Amino acid sequence: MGAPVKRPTINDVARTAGVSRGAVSYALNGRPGVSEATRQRILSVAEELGFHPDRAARALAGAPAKAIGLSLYRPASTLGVEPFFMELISGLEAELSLRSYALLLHMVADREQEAAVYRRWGRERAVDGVLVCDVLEHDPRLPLLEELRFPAVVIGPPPAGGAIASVWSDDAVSLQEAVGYLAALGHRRIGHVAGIPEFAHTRVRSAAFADLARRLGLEAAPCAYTDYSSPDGARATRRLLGAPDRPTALVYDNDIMAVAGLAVAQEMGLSVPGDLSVVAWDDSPICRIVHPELTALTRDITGYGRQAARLLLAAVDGREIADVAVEAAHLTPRASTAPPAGRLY
Amino acid sequence: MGAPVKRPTINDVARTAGVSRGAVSYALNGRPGVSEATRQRILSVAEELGFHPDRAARALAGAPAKAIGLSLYRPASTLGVEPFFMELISGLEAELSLRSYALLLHMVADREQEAAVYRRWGRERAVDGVLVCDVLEHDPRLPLLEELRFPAVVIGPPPAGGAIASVWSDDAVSLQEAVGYLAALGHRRIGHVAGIPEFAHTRVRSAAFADLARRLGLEAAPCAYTDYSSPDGARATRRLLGAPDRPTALVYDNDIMAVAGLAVAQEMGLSVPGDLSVVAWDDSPICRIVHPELTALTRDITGYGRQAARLLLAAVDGREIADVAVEAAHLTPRASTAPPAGRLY
DNA sequence: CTGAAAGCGCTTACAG
DNA sequence: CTGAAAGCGCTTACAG
Repeated sequence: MGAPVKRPTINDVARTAGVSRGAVSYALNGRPGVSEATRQRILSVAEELGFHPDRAARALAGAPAKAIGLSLYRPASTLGVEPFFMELISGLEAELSLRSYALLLHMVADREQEAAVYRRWGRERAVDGVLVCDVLEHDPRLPLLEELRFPAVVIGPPPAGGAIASVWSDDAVSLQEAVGYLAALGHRRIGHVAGIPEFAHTRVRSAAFADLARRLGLEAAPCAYTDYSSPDGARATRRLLGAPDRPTALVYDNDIMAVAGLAVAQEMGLSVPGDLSVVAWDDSPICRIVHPELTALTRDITGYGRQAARLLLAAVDGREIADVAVEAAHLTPRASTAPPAGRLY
Repeated sequence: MGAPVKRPTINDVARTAGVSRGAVSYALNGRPGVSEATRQRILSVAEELGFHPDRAARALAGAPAKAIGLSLYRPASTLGVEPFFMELISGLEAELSLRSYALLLHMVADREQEAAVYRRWGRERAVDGVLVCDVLEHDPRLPLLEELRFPAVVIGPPPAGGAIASVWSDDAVSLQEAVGYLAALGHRRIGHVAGIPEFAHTRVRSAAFADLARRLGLEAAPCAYTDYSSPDGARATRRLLGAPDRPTALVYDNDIMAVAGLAVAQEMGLSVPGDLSVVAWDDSPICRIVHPELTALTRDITGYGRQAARLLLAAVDGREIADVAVEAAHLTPRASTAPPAGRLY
C-alpha cells in the first residue's frame, strides 16, 4: 500500500518550538513543568504541524491506551435485533469521544471466549478498562477482571461481591410502576415474559414481579423465560396464553418480544387491548409503529451509556468509584393497555 | 487501581528458552530465521509462560496495530434502529477475531467529524485499515483515505474514482426482482420509499427503479426520499398514499420504514395487501412479527460483513484487492404482497 | 540459522 | 520552570 504518510513527531514539535521533547510532552498532557506561555507556544506549534502523539509510543511509555473494551455476548439468535445495545453504544461513544477514547468492540459467542478476550486485552494492554454487560449470578468474569486489575464497570444491578462498581437503573421500581398500573386497570392475572434467567437483571425483575404479585394478591402471575429473541418471545406468549386461565395482561422484558407477542395474540384471535394488555420493557420506535402502539417502560438508554462511560473513565483515572443509579424506566401508557374485558367502569 | 499485573515479556521467553529476543520474535511471527525445532520450543515456552506480545510495543516497532476502524455516520434520528448495522458488525467481528484483529468503532454526528477521525487514526496509527459505509456521490472521505494511504474497503457500490475497492451487492438486480414481482401481480402504480438521496447506494436503487418503471411501462413510479428513520418512512408513506392516483404497491429501502408504512396504511383504512402491497428491503425479525408478515428482500448481511473484513485484511497484508460482488438480495414473498384490488385472476 | 544492536516515539523521574 | 537521559517491549536489518 506504499510507504506510510510522514507524520510529524514530538521531535519536530520540540525543534520547531525550540524546546525539549519533555517540555512538549508536559505541555500536551497538561502536566506541570512548563510555563503557561511556553505551553501555549508549544500547543500552537503542535496544532500548526498537525501533530498527534503516536498511540503506540504513548502506550509503551506507560500512558493509557485510551481505549475502552466492550465485549458483548451475543448468541446467534438475537443478532442484530436489540435496539438497546445500539443505543447504549451510541451513549458510550458520545462520552468516550469527548476524551478521545476509542471503543473496542468484541462480540463473542460464549463465555469462555469472553474470558479469553479480557486476558488478551490485559496482556496486550489494548484497553484501559472494560464495561461488563449481562452479569450472571456468580459471574466468573468479575473475579477475573479483579485478578487482572482491570478498571471495570458493570452495566446492570450491583453484583453481590461488590468489588466492581455498577451503573444501574432500578428495575424493581419500574416493574412496580408497570404492574401497579395494570392492577389499577383491574387486571388480576398478569404474565411476565422475562429474559435469560441467568442474568442478574432478569432475576431482579422476576423477583420484583413475584413479590408484587403476592402483595397485590394477583390471581395468577406466570413467568416464562426466553433468550430475548422474537421467536422465543412468540413461543412464550403462546404458552402463557394457551393456559386454561390465561393472563389478561403480559409484561415483556424487551420491545422485540412485545411486538412478537402482539402478533401472536392477534393470530390467536385476541384483541389488544380488549382481550390482552401488553407492556414492553424498553421503548423504541418499533413500539410506536405497530398497531396498537405499545405501552412501554421508557428510559434514557443513551444517557445510561454516557453515565457508564463517565464512571469507567473515572476509574481509569484512578479515582475511587461507587455505584451510580440512573433514573428508572417510567411507564409511557399507549394504546396496548386497557381494563380487562368484562370489567366495567 | 493498584499496580498493573506483571506480564511476561519477550525477554522472559528468550531467557527461559535459552535464545535471543530476536529469535523469539521470529518464531512468534512465523518468519524465517529460526529452525523448526527451535521455533517449536519457543512457542511452547511462550504458551507455558502465558506470553502475549504487547500491542503497543509491537505497533511502535512497526508492526501493524491489529485493529480495523469503522466510523459510522449516525444522525440522531436513526439511532439504534437499523438492524442492518448490528448484523454487519457481527459479520465483521466474526472474521476479524479469527485473525485477532480488533474493531474500533466510532460513531460521528457529521461528515467533518468523520474526516477528523480518519486523520487521527492515521496519525496515531490506531488502526491498520478502515471500512467505509454510506458513500456519497463525490465522497470527500475517499480522497482523504488515499492521501492518508489508508488501506480501505467501501461497503456498497464501487465509487466512480475506483482507487478503493468495494464489497457490494447488486441492488439493481434485487430491485428488479421486487418490482418485477409486483408488476407480475398486476401492479401498475408502484411507489419507492427510498433512503438518503446523497448515498450512492440510494442512487443505484432509485435509478434502477426509474429505469424499470420505464421498461415495464408503469403508470406511475413516485419516489420519496427519507433519512431511513421510521417517522420519516411514515411521512413519506402518507405523502405517497395521499396523492390522487395513489400507488397500489410500495417498496421501502429498509425494514423499519416498511413496518412504519404498514401502520400508516392501516391507519388510513387501507388493507394490506388488499389495497396496498408492501415490500421491505432487508429482511429482519421485525418483518415477521408484524401483521401481515412483510415480503422482503433478504440477504446475508453477516456474510456481507465477513467478506468486507476479509477483503480489507487482504489489503492490510499488502495484497492487491479488487471489487467483490456478494450475492444480491432475493425476494422472500410473504403475506404483504398480492394482486391489486379490482384485478381478478 | 543465530545473536547483538539500533530504533520505533513517546513519558517520566532526575538533575540542574 | 527546563533539559538530557533512560526506558517502555517489541521488530528488524545486520553482522556473524
